[in-house]
Amino acid sequence: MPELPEVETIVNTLKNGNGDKPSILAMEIEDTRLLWERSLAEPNPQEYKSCIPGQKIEDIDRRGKFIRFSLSNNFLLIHLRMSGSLDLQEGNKKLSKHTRMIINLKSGWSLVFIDPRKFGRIWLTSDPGKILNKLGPEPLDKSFKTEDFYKKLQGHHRQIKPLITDQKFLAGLGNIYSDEALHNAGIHPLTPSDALSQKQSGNLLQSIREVLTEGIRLNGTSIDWVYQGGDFQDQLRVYRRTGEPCPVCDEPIQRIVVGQRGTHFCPQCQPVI
DNA sequence: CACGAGACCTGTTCGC
DNA sequence: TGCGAACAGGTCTCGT
Repeated sequence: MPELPEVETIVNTLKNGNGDKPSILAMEIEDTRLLWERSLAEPNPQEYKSCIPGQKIEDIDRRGKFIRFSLSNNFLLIHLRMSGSLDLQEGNKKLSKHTRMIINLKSGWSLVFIDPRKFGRIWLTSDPGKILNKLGPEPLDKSFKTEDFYKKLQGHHRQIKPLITDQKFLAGLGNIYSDEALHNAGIHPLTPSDALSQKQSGNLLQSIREVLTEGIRLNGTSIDWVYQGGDFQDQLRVYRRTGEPCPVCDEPIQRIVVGQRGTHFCPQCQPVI
C-alpha cells in the first residue's frame, strides 16, 4: 500500500501527535502481542516478546518505505507492504479483525499494526543497517544530484518504470507515484533507462520530487479502504484513470502491465522511444 | 543482467 | 442478484 508520502505521513503523525492523539515519543513499552507470527521477520517470537518490555521509544523516522523506531536498546523496523497500517489507539479500544501486532504502552495507549493481506513485516534488531543499507538513495535528498541520477540510469539497460520502483535503485517510489512522475516527465514507462537523455533524466528526477512533495503535503493518496486521510488522489493524472482523457492533451489514458504491475500512461504525452 | 511467472494473502470491484 | 475473475500504494525467489 503505502509509498513514501503515506509512510512519511504516518511517521509524522506518530511523532507529533494528531488532534486527540499524543506523540508516541518518550512513551515506554509495557508489553507486546503478536497475533500473526509471520508478520515478525526477526527475531523469533519468544525473543521478541522478552526484549520489548521496558524500552522507551526515543525516535521515529523513515527510510524508503520502512518505518524505524529507535528504542532504548535496539530498533524496531516496520514495512507496511501492500495493506499495512499503524495506529495509536486507546488501550481499551476494540481490535480490528486484521490486527497482527500490538505494542501496549505504559501511558495507556497502544501502537497497533493492522494488515489485512499479511504481507507487512516487522524486525527488532540492533543492526538496522543490514536491512536499510540495501536501499537506494532518497529521492528527496538534495545531495542526490541530477548527474548522479543520469549516471545511475545509464548504468542499467532496464525498463524505466520497474527501475525507478526498484528499492535498491531508488528508495520510496511505488506504483502510484512512478506512473504520475513518468507522465509528468513525458516518458513512456517502457523506455530503456539508458535511452534517456540528460535532459529527460533531469526532468524525471524533478517530476519524481514534485509528485512526492505534493503527495506529502496532501498527506498521501487515499483511493480505497487501505489508507485513509490523504488527499493526493484528487491530483492523480493517470493512475487508475484508464480511458479517461489525459488532463494535458485529452487523449484517453491507457493501461498496460509492466513488471506485473498495472501501469497507466498517456500515449500522446509519453511516446515510445 | 534483465525480465516474467509464481508466491505470499485477503478484500473489493468488475463483467457477464 | 449471483458468482467467478480481475485487481489492489509490495517484495522475494526461481527459471529462462
